[in-house]
Amino acid sequence: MTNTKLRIATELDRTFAEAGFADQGVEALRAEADVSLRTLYKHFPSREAMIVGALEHRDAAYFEWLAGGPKEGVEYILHPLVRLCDWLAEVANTGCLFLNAWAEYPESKAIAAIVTDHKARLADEFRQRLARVVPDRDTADLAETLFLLHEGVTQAARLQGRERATEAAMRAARAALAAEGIT
Amino acid sequence: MTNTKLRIATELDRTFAEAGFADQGVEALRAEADVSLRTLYKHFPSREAMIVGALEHRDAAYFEWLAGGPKEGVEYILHPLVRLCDWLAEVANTGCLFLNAWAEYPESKAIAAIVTDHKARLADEFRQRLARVVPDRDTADLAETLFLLHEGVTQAARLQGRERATEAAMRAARAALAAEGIT
DNA sequence: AAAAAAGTAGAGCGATCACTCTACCCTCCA
DNA sequence: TGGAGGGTAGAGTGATCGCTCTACTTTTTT
Repeated sequence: MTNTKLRIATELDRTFAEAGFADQGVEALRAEADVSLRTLYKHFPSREAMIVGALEHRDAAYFEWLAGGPKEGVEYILHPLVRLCDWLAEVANTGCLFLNAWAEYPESKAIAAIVTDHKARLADEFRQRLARVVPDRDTADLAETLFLLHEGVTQAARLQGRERATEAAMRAARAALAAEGIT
Repeated sequence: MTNTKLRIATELDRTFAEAGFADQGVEALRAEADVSLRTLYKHFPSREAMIVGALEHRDAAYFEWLAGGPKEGVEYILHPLVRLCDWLAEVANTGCLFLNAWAEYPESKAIAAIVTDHKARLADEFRQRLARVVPDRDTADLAETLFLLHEGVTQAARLQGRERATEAAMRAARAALAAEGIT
């Protein structure tokens, strides 16, 4: 990916998150990215490609955001949730870009594919972390619960305020682990 | 509300939920509602009014959906969550119409107003139910958790499948109540 | 029976849409 | 030195957009 393409993708991600997909035309996207229309279309040859490009950028940015952190125990398991709360505080609190895109363009196969793939890998993240910390147990249900809290706090933070929502999510997540005796 | 207006609002709600806000023009909405363009504009004088009308219809339909149910105990508290799971199975599993609308039109005050109002009343529903069953306790945190599960399952059901998501949500909700000794 | 209200069909309007194209400018580097 | 690659500016195109309007019919009210 060239510098220019990456720069455009970053701006597409940001501007779709901030202003939505519905009432931003290509000219508005061009202005936000601060490039010529020709260059924009060279890298993203249609409006749908711009949306897909923004989602691909967000996918990479989010998994990079999850990297690092504690290496074992409960904190290792909960790290993705903690980082989501960080994201809501430090990056943006505008709901889930993937789910919003999917809701707006339910007929687009390209969008559906990247959304379901991203979320499947995210759900796997919880499964794998649980499997590593408590390999001798069936933690499928717990992984489901943590994923559900991840999705819930993303939305609730917009509505109830970030702090209230993130505290509730972390409290519920720790309680769910404690109830299974995972410490 | 006249019969015609109600019928149009019902179709607007359904079609926005199914096909999103972004790529449905007024002509498509008209066709779904099966009325003339003039009649559509008579009841909803702008596209934004059609969106607001759909949200108002959904708001009324959802609170009506929550009516009734057990009168006491844990089942009374959890009734809205149970009914949400019913909704996902029987009505539609297309995410939250309110959050989708808000994400697409973050600049619209009319849309923001109805979305925040709807969600505030929904959060209150959990608070009031908890206050009635355990009036001598501070259940603010629990209410927050239940609301978060409500929002989470709405999204997760689209991604992980309705059954897995609803089971995880009910399990987590019952565990949260049990952890506080509410039975 | 007459009048008013509420509906249908669909042409038409100006604005805006996604997208293309021409013409030109830098900056490398062989 | 000159040519290729990647960029800018912005006019232009046909399609579609949200919305209005005329002309007419059906239903309801008085």
